[in-house]
Amino acid sequence: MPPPVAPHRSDPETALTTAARILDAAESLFIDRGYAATSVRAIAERAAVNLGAAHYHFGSKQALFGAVVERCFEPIQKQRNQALEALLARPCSPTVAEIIEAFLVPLVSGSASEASRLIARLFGEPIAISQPLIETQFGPTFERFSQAFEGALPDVDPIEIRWRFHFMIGSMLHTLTTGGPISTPKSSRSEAIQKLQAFAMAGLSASPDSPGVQENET
Amino acid sequence: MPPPVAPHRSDPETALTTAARILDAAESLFIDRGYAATSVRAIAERAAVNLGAAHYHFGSKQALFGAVVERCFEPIQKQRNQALEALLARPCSPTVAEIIEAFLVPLVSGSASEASRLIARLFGEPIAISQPLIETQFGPTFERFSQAFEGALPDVDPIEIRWRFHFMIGSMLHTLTTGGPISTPKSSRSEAIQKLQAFAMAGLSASPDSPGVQENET
DNA sequence: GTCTATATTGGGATAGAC
DNA sequence: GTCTATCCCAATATAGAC
Repeated sequence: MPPPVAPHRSDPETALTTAARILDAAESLFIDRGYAATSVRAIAERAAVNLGAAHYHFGSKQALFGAVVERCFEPIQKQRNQALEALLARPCSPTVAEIIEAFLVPLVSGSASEASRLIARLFGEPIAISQPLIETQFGPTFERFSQAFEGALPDVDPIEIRWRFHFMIGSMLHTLTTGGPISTPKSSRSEAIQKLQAFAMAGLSASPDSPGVQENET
Repeated sequence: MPPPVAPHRSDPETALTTAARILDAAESLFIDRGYAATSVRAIAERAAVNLGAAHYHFGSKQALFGAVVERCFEPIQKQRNQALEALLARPCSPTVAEIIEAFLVPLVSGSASEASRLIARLFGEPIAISQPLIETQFGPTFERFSQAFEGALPDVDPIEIRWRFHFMIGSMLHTLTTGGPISTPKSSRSEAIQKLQAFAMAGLSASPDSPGVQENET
């Protein structure tokens, strides 16, 4: 599948609108430093616009952050939901592996590389900043995919499915922020996603009464 | 097992040393707001000590953060390593489930509840702040447990094992920061850890050539 | 060892010129 | 719609009194 959605983030040569330049600069700084450690002044400086322009266009630092997050989430969530709908439209019901793939692949396609790192940052921000954005931008997709997993895993309790999906998201976020395990040769993003697919596939499909703890030896 | 190590964090009634009060206050604020959004002023205020005292005792904000992180990590890492050594000292080699348990259980014992949330925060901080602390406080334990998993999973490539362990850590951190999946009834910390044990058990033990992606239907 | 006072810098936000 | 200049506040850090 070719990367169908990737409208923003042009090369620095082309002159962009002031608002777009601010968004680009804010995105890279928020990714590197997080919300609190990034100043609007630094954003304006990197965007080569005046400080006042940033406040004129977005009103406040928090609103600017929200706009950046929204711009990053939108194409990824769109791809995810489209891929899921394509799976559900087929005569046969999708497998767990296919649902996982629909969720993860948009992270490595098109311009998603930087965007997904911002998403990972967002989840690490203090609740006051992250919670409303996560619920708005991520909540519906989380629920949609959870229900798809329910169809593929009829033997697993729906609550348990959401927990396992949550664990998979944690693995994904940690991989996006750190790139991979410490003291391990670097891998490409898509290699990491492939490994994560296999890991999450096993975890999500685990039998409901898996003991997990109390046995001693085989 | 009773909680063997939990030396710090007393009730607010008892008068503590100034340094300990600063550490307590810093810990709770760093957990709630993260590093950048927490001011030394706010820490001093909550600790009911003077601003100057904080700088006298710890020198800088970053050094104070390091001291807080170290104090939180130390008992947890100690418990983890002791539990692992106990497993390895037995005649029979430990199972994957037992190694996972040795790694996760210290998060829910004794005073670890708050400490583990700080650990989760640490991994979300910008690299400049988090990396040295993570490598020092966490690196050796990561490697020790990775090698234990190698013994329990002789058919899985050591690099692959580190990736899967890394994914499990991501699930753990995400659970510590968010508490659980969105729009799901609240669970206790130990319930969440139990669910995580089962999930990670399946993911770590997955057969090496698990397809994960390309099949269509059973 | 702890506090007062302050130096210095940088933050977000805004009013008003252009 | 964009920029200049500025307000006001909060930040880290330190020098020196006690």
